[in-house]
Amino acid sequence: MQNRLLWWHMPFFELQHKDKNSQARAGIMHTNHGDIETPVFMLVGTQATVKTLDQTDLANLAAPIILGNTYHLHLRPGEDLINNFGGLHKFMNWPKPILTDSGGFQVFSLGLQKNAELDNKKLVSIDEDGVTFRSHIDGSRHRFTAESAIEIQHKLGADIIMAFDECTPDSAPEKYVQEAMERTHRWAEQSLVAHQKNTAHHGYRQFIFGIIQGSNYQHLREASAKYISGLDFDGIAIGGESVGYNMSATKDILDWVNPIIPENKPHYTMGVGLSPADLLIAIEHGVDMFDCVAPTRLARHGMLFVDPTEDKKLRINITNAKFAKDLNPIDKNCACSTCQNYSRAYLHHLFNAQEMSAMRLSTIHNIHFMLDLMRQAREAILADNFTELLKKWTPNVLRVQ
RNA sequence: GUGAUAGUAGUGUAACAGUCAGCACGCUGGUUUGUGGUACCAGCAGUAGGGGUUCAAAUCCUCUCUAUCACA
Repeated sequence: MQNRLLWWHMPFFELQHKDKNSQARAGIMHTNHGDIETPVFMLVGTQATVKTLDQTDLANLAAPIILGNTYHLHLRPGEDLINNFGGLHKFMNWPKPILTDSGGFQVFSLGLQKNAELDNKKLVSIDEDGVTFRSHIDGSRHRFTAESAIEIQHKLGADIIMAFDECTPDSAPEKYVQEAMERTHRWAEQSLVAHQKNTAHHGYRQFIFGIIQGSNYQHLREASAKYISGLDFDGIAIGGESVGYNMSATKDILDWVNPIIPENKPHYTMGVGLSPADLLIAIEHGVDMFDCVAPTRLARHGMLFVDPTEDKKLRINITNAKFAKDLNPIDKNCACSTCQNYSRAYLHHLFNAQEMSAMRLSTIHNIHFMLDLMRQAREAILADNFTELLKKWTPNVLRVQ
């Protein structure tokens, strides 16, 4: 109990160091389920699991925090069931911090789907109060509002929850982007009001982040940064289709919003991390937290990250014929259990034979790779030589493959 | 040895004598962003061989080869 009281009065985020040659930062977040050192790459575990891995694997990888998804968990198995288990941590037997996404992104991603019509009705419709959508599982109708998205996240019990937002596609005209942004701002306030009714549903404090939108329009991004920063959020996220998808645009967006976001709150780019280099670029522009499905999804399809210093490649496709007889580990310098125990030829064979362990061993490697890179980045920031690390990963000639 | 049946990418199959011989697996690459747990995109590869009939043959005729079955 004393511990809990201690947590209560400790600041959520402490900025520990700023790199002298860039905007890179090192910090720490305190939650009831443990501390999270930043910069941090957060593993995506949409459906209460990091695909192909279990809690033993995650513990061995020293994963600091994982994500869950409000949309998916609401549809299946439902927040009430998880609530009855005492929350997501107990349900999935994960003792460390969890962040849940609010479901706002699904409004965007479902809306983009080609088969956006089901029974001649749109899969998603947005109004001022919320979003009505159809389940991708069984077509049943559901509705999220800012208040319900927060209530669901209270029941799920993540340490960090996200305000409900609308992520507009880059193709949306400026007028619509502005309307959606203003809607997101209203939903941000409503999310906060709903959250403040019950900030510790399971007996420990849940922190809440607001999300900046505004697509690729500088004045909208600045307005959104100002608005969201003015609210009583514990952290600030930067959302949008371009963020992560287009790193050049992402850099611009970060440079617009960075001077506006308070320094003493964690900065979170949602969806960044297709490539290890993208994480470093985001860090360079002042970001503390990221999440991305890419490292795990790429792993499941045989795309494995490698140290770029040797052959200027950031990843290899282990299913390529040239690896059939390659007895080297995926990456000579990698300390992950996959690289310590298995060869490229073996991984190649497992993929070729469509064995499930191919996915698991590859996922372990890619996750270790990302987490290790973040540990290196943190050390570099603390030593004021982050730009050296950045150079190694982002020389001009570096190609994705 | 005699007879019957059958030979279409590496494998399994589709195509009335009439589009550029289709499909699946396979193989070779590529893609992946607040998840797609086997996905998506592109490419490779074939009428057993030789003659003949026909405006036109995978398709009809004939020989050779091969396979399977039946009979000595």
